[in-house]
Amino acid sequence: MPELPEVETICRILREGQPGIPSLLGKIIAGVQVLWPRTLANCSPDEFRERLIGQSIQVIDRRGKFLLFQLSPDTLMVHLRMSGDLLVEAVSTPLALHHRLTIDFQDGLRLSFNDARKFGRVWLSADPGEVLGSLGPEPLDPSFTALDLYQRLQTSHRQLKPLLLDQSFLAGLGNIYTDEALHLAHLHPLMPSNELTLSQAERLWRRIRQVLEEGIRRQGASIDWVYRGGDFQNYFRVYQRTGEPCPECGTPIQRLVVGQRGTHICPNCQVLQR
DNA sequence: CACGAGACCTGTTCGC
DNA sequence: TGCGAACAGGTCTCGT
Repeated sequence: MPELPEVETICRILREGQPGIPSLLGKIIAGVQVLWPRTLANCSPDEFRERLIGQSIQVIDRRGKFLLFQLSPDTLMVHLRMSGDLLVEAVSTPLALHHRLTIDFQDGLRLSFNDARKFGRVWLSADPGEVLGSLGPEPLDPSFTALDLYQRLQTSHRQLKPLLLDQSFLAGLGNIYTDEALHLAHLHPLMPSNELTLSQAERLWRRIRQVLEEGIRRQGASIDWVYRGGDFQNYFRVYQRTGEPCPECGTPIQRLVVGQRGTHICPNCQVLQR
């Protein structure tokens, strides 16, 4: 479930609370259970537990697809990868099958990291830059302009889609939102990035932001068993719509493979030049 | 440097 | 019904 809009949705829920679920801000960590040790990317279960207990949550934020919990001296960083999820539940709730890590608070609530595929990772560090340092710009940050995108595209010869998925190029896009943005911008995923004109780059910039904002507004996309309550999956234009008509021209959507990822395009709206 | 394949994992869906 | 293949929102590493 985790691209920028889904991570942002979880971030807001944990920070601001939800009906029946309080905000986690200010909560003091009283206990930690590491159920799948490889979840911890940069420390041992013992070190993780000892450092975490007693710290409290000061700030909850997002950077790219990372969730950030700023604690007393340390920062806890969570990447959900393909199937990860974060849940707030009572300490008394039985551990679900795919729980990999639980953090108990003094008030009887716990934060549980559930991850069927075990790809998700958690970092604990006093210096978040160690983990986040190589991330590219935030696409929704006001300081990220269309000209910035154009200039970055010019510096690479790579195909558009793999480049947009590269988190050091731009932080937060994944397979769904990249396909959707490229379709909205009428750009082919295999187009060399340095061949985009300024006006094509501006179009892409606007469409990336549009699709991410819509995803956030709809609280993300919920597919299969990974569910969070968002409904953006009902508004996909091309993603997982192979054979269905393009919403703009009616041409059947095609599926191709680009950089080992399923990729969905309208062959009429997204044409590779020459 | 750019790209492809393989690895890491489990669960669901599809095709025969 | 059963069984294997294909596929899934991500990213890292290795070889060419």
